[in-house]
Amino acid sequence: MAPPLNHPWNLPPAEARALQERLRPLLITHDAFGQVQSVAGTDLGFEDDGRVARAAVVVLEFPSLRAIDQALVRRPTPMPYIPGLLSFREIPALLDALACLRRPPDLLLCDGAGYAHPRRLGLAAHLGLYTGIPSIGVAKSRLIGAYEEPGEARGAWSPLVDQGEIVGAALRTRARVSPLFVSGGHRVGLMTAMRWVLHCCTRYRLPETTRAAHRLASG
DNA sequence: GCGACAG
DNA sequence: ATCTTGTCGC
Repeated sequence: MAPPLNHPWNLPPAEARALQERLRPLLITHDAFGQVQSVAGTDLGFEDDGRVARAAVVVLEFPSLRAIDQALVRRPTPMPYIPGLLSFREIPALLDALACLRRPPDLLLCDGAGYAHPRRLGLAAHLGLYTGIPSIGVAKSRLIGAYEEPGEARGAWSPLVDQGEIVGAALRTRARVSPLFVSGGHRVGLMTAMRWVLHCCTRYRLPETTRAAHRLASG
């Protein structure tokens, strides 16, 4: 699936929000992908007071979770961090990093929200839609939605509700650690998103994909 | 006007 | 996200 999208990333806030509203109906919110042999983690680090972004992507073979490819690029940051508009700040560098890979991964675990977004187009959803790659949003903290504290066991979860809609879930990826906020991205539904996040969380709270990308982006 | 707010 | 040492706990 070649990306049928092509739009600027340095937009004024109001225009960026309007664009999200226009892209929103293009997002595929149900499972629509085949065999997964590779899962990639994405993350960013910043330099020079946030003016330069370091985008890292690490591809792990599934189910071994062994790293088989990775990419790291440094790019000027197009926008400041504005809650709800994170994708405009981070996607440009991520696209260049993804282009450096030997071949595109089968699934993306992004560091941020997916569908659990004010206009249902968080970083994971936007990046998946733009690249056509199935994606999942994995955030360490909540952007939107109300939720009850999930049970203490690994795998316990509770729905994230916004405007009367279940947009994601607070998922306990390890016993007695604060939950992760998981949401579907492009071509991946919530229940499937949670399954994949758990598949990638072996010893720590964060998925091995995210950990690997974070280490690469940090040095 | 006030509070919330991924990374 | 980033600036940063020590420190509490398994």
